[in-house]
Amino acid sequence: MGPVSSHNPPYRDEHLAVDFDRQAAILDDERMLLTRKEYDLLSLLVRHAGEIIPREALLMQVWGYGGDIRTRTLDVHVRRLRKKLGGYADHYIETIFGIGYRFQPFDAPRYIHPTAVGA
Amino acid sequence: MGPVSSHNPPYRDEHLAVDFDRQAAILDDERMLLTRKEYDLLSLLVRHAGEIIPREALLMQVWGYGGDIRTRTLDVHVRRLRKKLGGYADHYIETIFGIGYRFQPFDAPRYIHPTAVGA
DNA sequence: TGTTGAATTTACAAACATTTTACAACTCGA
DNA sequence: TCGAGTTGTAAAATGTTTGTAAATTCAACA
Repeated sequence: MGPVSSHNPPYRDEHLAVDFDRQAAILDDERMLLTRKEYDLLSLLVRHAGEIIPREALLMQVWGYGGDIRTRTLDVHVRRLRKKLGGYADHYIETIFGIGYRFQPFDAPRYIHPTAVGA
Repeated sequence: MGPVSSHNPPYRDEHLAVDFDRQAAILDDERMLLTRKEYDLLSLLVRHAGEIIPREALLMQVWGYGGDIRTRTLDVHVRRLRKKLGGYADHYIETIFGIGYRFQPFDAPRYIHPTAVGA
């Protein structure tokens, strides 16, 4: 009956789930209220979980910006997205300095920065 | 066997019931006095409870409007419908900004993931 | 440690969408 | 035809989203 074909297998981990067909993201069983751009951004990052996506690629795919555009729009949207991801924000969305961003699944192995190690 | 077969199973939840065969809606045991358009709109939304229905789809199915028509008629009817739904209005009829509207059952399950959890 | 370029954060306004009110046009039975 | 109820539209009010500027914080490196 349901002709609602599921072309895109949903993403799911310990805390976050993204249903690409319904264009919905659920964080700890609570639906996230994302704006279009926020969803587009999260969606793209999640589809490429674990991969680093350069700024230019994000600006190209989410905003359609080509060439060398100088804008902070991407950063601001990443911030808005992080805010809605609550405490898991920095866990999920990594900043790759000088390159772009990367979405990491909840249980992805983390790189321990030498400077962050104490004792 | 009654010739008046019931092809459409009625909708029912804590406060609202819709009998598609009789084209009647009952809110807290009180029959709603809906106009044709109001009923058509509510009916369509309820039949697709939980799903987001784009403006274009509503304008197409309830009004027969095709293409890209710019009108606020839909919004006004949603308002009239909400008014008659009383206090449950915003609970039942959600506005999906930039997309359309969605009817949510009273006990709206926050989200049901495609793959059943547990068991 | 100071310099430099990048990212973050805040605030704001422009763009865009919905809600609300009011009213005119239409429908349909008495 | 009349009139009550229904429907569509315009326009203002309200609300939301988005992009940008500017100040601040951060990271890399000589």
